[in-house]
Amino acid sequence: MSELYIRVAEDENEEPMEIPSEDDGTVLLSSVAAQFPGACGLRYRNPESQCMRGVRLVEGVLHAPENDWGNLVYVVNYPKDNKRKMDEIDAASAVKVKRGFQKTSDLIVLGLPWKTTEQDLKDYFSTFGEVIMVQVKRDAKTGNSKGFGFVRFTDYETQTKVIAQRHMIDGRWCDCKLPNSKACPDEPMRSRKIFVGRCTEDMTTDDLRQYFMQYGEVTDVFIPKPFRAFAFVTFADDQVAQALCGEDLIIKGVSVHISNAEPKHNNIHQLFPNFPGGSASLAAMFDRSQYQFPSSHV
DNA sequence: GTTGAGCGTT
Repeated sequence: MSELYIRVAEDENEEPMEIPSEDDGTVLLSSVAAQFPGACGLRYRNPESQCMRGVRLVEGVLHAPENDWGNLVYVVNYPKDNKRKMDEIDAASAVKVKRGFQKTSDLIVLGLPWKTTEQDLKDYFSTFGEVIMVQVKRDAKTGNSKGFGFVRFTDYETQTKVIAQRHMIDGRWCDCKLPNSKACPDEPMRSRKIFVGRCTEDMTTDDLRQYFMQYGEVTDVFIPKPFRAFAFVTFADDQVAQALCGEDLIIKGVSVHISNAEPKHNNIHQLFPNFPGGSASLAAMFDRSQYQFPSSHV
């Protein structure tokens, strides 16, 4: 068989690219992957059955169906994760890389000695890294310290290090934490949290944790009670959560749908306009809760 | 002039 090219495209409707075959008429997967990074195989639409068919792949070598590639357009297969998902992961990493850092925030310093001044704080915390701001909170009338303050660093790494340990300041052990005003899980948690729709009542938090562990570290599983046929799973890594969005997964034989968990404070009343007991009780119920809904429900 | 596991006058 002489020099031959087969036509390969990412999608049936996209413009194909010609990929060279080998002397024996086969096509190397590596040739395909050279043009379509991440490709793991080819498929094509069988003209007779109109069904998609896989191209035989043996040890990196793609074999022509019926020993003839013909004039068909072959479509690239990507591993399990489809192409779109890989793009999303790449995009997510790119954003992270591009950002290159995480924003710092004020840290509350708890347990300060009454005598500790802002200068003391600045001197102490500067040993960890560049300090942007320090405050000691004082009673407005007396000027006495309230025993706590705030500090902000330039670098997120410094902040992480400072939070991780206790601090001996002027003879007392002090803690640095994210203040409550910043610790609300809205923004940072959103992208790590998925909404698991179509749950059945026999799915326990353990079931979900066990199942989702295969994708990455699970930091939280929340199943509303009473049973409402959905759950939330939070991963340590937001990329894992994002990669699962849009998927239909089989858990305990049931197809569940994964979507983004939306932040709280959404339009509950649009979801349940005629909730028994009136909208006030509904609002109270949800305001106390951790419930979050995907945008597709709103 | 006191206190101690706390959350920020602007």
